[in-house]
Amino acid sequence: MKQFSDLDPLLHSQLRLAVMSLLISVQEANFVYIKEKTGATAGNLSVQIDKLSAAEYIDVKKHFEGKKPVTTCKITPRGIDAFESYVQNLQQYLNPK
Amino acid sequence: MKQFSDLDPLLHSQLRLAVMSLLISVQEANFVYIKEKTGATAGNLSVQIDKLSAAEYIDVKKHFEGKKPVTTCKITPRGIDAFESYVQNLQQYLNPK
DNA sequence: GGAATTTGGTTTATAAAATAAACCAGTTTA
DNA sequence: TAAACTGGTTTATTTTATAAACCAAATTCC
Repeated sequence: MKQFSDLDPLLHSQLRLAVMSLLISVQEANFVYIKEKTGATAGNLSVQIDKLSAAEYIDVKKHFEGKKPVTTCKITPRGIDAFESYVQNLQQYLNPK
Repeated sequence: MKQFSDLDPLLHSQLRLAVMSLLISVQEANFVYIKEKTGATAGNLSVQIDKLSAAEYIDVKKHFEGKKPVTTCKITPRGIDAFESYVQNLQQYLNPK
């Protein structure tokens, strides 16, 4: 009789959801690319990437390309699971009976 | 190049979305019913209903039934529009290309 | 060659939200 | 008649999101 499943609060955030949405369909993406695609400010993105990383929804690696620092993000299996069940749960809200 | 539409922050909240989801498929519903269906606390629900009402996404009426106060909520046309475009926009996040 | 700008971020401060706790007026129950 | 319950609202606290400030290194401009 309970009809609304809880939505993972980590994913129920516009920017974090956008990041996960990008990462789910791509092997990996770097900070600048994600920033452009999402339209986020660098500061906000940095914080949200940290949170996704802390939850191990994504894997973050930093290296240099020539002289420039590059931050690369990749979704983890755990992240894929979380995203998929978030989408699943959200359907109850979007297509009410 | 930007691919994510902004999500109406008023609707991008678990409880408010649940309330709207309930109201969209029903003519009207009262406070107690919504509280039970959503599992929210009364305080939280009261606050969130106020916000939806302030945005004129819902219409709130209070009356007495016998000796008991009853708060009735009904979605407005504006609320229906908002809900529908929220759902629309959200699809970009859920079904990434 | 030195000041100003850009790149690729991080850290910190502020604003906004969600949630919980306390409260209230009236009613019913023991 | 005191205690508990109903149907909420208000206020306080915690959590989040966002913005602003900052940093180091590299590049560009005069």
